[in-house]
This record gives sequence, C-alpha cells and structure tokens, in this order.
Amino acid sequence: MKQNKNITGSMEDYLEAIAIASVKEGAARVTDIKTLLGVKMPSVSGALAVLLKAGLIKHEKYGRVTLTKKGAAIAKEVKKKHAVISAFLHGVLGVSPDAADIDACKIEHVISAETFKKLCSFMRAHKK
Amino acid sequence: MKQNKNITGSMEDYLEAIAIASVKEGAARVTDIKTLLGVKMPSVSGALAVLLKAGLIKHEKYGRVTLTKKGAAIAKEVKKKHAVISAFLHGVLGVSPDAADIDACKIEHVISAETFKKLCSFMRAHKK
DNA sequence: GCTAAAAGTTAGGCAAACTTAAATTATGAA
DNA sequence: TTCATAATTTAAGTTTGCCTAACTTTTAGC
Repeated sequence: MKQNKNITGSMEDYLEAIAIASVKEGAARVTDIKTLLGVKMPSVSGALAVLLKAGLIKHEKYGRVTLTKKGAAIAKEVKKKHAVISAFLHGVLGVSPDAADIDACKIEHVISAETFKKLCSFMRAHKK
Repeated sequence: MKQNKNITGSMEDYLEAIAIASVKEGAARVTDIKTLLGVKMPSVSGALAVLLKAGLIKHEKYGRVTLTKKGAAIAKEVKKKHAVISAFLHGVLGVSPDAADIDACKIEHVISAETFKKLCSFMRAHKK
C-alpha cells in the first residue's frame, strides 16, 4: 500500500539514530548521530543531504537536525522492528543483550513484512 | 578461530549458487548461477574473478566452474545457515515457504555466530 | 570581543556490486 | 564445414556508502 521503499537500510539507520538522539533535546546533532552509528562526520553530512532531499528531515546548516512527519513515521517503524527482533533474540533464543542488539540492527533492514508480522504474533503468544 | 571473514555476503551467495548448480553435473555454468541469483552475466563473471583470486573456485575460461575445498566448505556452511533459518521462519513462525526462503537468504549473511548457535539449539529443542 | 578548539561541511577518492554495450568464443544444425 | 546463435568475457559507467584531508563556522574561555 505504501511505497516508502525508496529508502535504503543505511538511511533507515540514520533516521533511527536521529530519533534516538532527539529524545533529550528535541533535535539531534551531527556528533550524536556519528557516535550512535560509529561513522565519521562526513558520512553523516552525506546521509543528511539524502534524507533532506527525500523530505524526511529538516536540517539547519551547522545546526539542529529534526525529523519531518514522514521521517518520524519511518523511524518509529524501524525502532519497533528493532525492539521486537531484539526481544526475540534475547528473550526467546537467549542471545546476549549486546549481540541481540547488533543482530537486530542488521536483521531489521532485510526482513520482509510478512516475516515481521509473524514474528510479532509469535512474540505476542509468548508474552506472559 | 577461523578468519574466513574476508568474504562478503554477496560472494557467499555466489558460492552457495555454485554449490547448488553443481549438484546435477558436478560443475556449474555461468548461466546457471545467473539464473539462480537473478543477476546479469557480467556480474557473475566479476564475482567469479573475485572468488578465483580468493582460491575458492576453479574456472575454465568459457567453461565449467567448480568449488575448491575451501570454497565448498564455505558453501556448505552457508547452506546450513540457510536451511536452519528457513526452517525456523516457515516451521515455527509460519511464514510462507517462498518468503521464508527469500528472507533466509538475506538473514544468513548478517546473523552473528552466537545468534546462529542459539537458533540451532532452539530448533533442536523444537524438533519433534 | 577575540581566538583556539570543537563541530560541521566540502572535495576528492575508493570499494563493492551492480548495469549496458560491445567484443569474443563455443556449439550445433544445415 | 561453415556460420548463426548462444554463452561468456571485457570495457566502461552507476549507485551506495564509506573514508581522509582540507576548509568553514560556531562556541566558550579568557
């Protein structure tokens, strides 16, 4: 129904990081994003240019980064995927929290809608 | 312990495809690989050059492609991952066979050793 | 209010994994 | 046996996502 699929996994990571970094101050800084994702500043600048052109963020030069409605919606979706997958890996399989988090970060970008839906059902069923 | 990690997910896909295509005739053709992976012939040629240099395949020009010992070992490992993940998605989550296969193909390249080990344990426990 | 350090951007490059287009080699049917 | 077609390779280029180096802007301490 929605064709948000012009966005890459990497860009999803940036949106997710911006959402997380915005919690404190209501906006993110390039440095925050860089730290969260473990990349160098020019990589962040490049990604922000892409996200800006896609209408997913707002960005004051040398300043604050905020999500647009569309950007926030995607970030929310990605964060939900991340949470469910991580919970499964750690809570059900018994993977260590750190590894679960790292793997969730990768899996969240490659999983199909069908599989995610089924995983959600599974986790609902296994919730005490 | 093993540092096979010079190989990318894409190259793992090629090794897996070569292994699958070799079952019939004992060797693969570029066309078989192309069909299995859904890429164009020059992409296969390029990948074969990389795998050849890495000592993972043998390749007669304009002819047969076969796996070396090292290449076959990696292919076997990847196929095992694929099988376990696909079995989990379909058998446990109830994902359709086609989607399970496609998702397994992606997940097999991003999953950590720890998570895979835990998934294997889980599947062993859930085997009737 | 000036200036050094921190934060951010721009420029240029590289590697991976594709692609299209053109050239080359193999193969099979007449 | 020759020659058209299928299979393969080579050449050249694109996109994505990262990097280093160099430059610019902002910010804080004095």
